[in-house]
Amino acid sequence: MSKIPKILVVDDDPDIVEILRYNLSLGGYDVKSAFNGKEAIKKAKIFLPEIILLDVMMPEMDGIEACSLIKEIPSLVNTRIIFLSARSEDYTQLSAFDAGADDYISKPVKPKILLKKIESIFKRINKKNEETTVIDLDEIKIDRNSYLVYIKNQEIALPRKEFELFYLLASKPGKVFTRDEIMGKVWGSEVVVGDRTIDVHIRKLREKIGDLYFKTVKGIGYKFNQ
Amino acid sequence: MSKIPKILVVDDDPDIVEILRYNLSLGGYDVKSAFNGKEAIKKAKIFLPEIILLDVMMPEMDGIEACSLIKEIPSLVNTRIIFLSARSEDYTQLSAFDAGADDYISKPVKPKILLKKIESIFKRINKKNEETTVIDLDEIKIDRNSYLVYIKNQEIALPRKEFELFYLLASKPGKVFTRDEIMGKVWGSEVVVGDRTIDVHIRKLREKIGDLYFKTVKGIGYKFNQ
DNA sequence: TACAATATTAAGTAATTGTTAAATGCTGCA
DNA sequence: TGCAGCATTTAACAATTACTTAATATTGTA
Repeated sequence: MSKIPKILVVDDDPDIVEILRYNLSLGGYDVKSAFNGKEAIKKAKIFLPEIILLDVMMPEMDGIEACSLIKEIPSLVNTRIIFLSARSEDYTQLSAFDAGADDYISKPVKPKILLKKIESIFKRINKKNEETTVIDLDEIKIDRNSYLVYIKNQEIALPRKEFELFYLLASKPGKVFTRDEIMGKVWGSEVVVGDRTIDVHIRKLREKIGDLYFKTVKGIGYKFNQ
Repeated sequence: MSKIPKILVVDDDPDIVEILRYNLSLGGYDVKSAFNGKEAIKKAKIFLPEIILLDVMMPEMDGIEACSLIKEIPSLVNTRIIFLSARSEDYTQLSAFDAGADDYISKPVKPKILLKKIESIFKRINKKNEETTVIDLDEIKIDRNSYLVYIKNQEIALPRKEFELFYLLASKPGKVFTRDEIMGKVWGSEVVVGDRTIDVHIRKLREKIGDLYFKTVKGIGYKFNQ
């Protein structure tokens, strides 16, 4: 989580590579470069970057082909690919996304926009990682991929809100979550719902999961106890 | 601490300003307004609001620029800025947060949501001032995050007022807190309760935590001894 | 000792949470 | 499109817990 994000820059024009490398380095990223598709694949396998900036038009092997090949490499399935192109025609964009591109920037690349895009992609990546977690306690297992809960190996399906609430509380057993905290994390900061809504959901969880797991801390909020 | 919270509303549309002003006034806030970025900065310097509601799109100077400038004014470093915008695109949000925004509300603004956000920001402001979260003595640990007290590793849940009182006394073992001090910090300076209220809470603590920890200093107040 | 401050108790009042059922919202499917 | 079925929220009221008060007892100290 705390390691420096890695980016591979691929373009046949050394000037462009240099400009990108310079700006991304300033942005605090670990940058490496390649000058054609083949080289890109070779370096990507070793470097394992989180993001590849890939020029569409290159000699030997163009960006689209390279992208397709990269997407087939198991160790790089999670690598995001951003295409760079002077042309902004529909056709190119379409084939790019077909090939598995995650985003698209047209040249000339403005450093600010580039950094914003990169940043937002990393945000997305980190979010994904958070969302993919599985909570595994002794008797209870919560799998957010499948939205399933297992109590003593018994499978229980929960509606979304109940699941989110349960997941939040169980993410830190023993910690008391305030109502505000719960509201913000399960319902989002822009949603306004009545005061009893949380209670009702807690009630459902108590029914389905078991009464004694959920402790009320009056005046503060709720906590989950294993 | 007890003064009325101040909010500066900035929007080039007088109707919106009026709606916001109306709703915020109902919410008990001291509201002033400005109709563009320049005016906002001028008024903010004098008014010193805790929160500024800032429209992103304005003539003369847009919200993002105004925000950046405001954030550089020493007397306003602690002022929270909430952006208002019709657009909810990533790019706008990103620049807003880059400029130092603390939150973001998309138009049309629903009064309920607005008030809730404002309220939660004020809560955050007040909480920040308290800072320290865990008191860790030899036999006693008090965790404000989870609102739990541990005596010799035994977990004890306390009601809010008792917790706050205990937390205050234990924050400086050996120090004598006067009744006025206790009243001001646990109950707040605006609350008026009878003299015996503190005693009763001390009594509860003596019951739950242990008699000998709490020493009465007649004529002055109480202190906590480890 | 006297008396002002604190302790103790029980009971009253206030605030928060629990429960239920009904209303509303949402989604997929005929 | 409209309906069925579930998810979510609301609203009303009950129950519980927290907090305060008031009355009385006790304590510590000038």
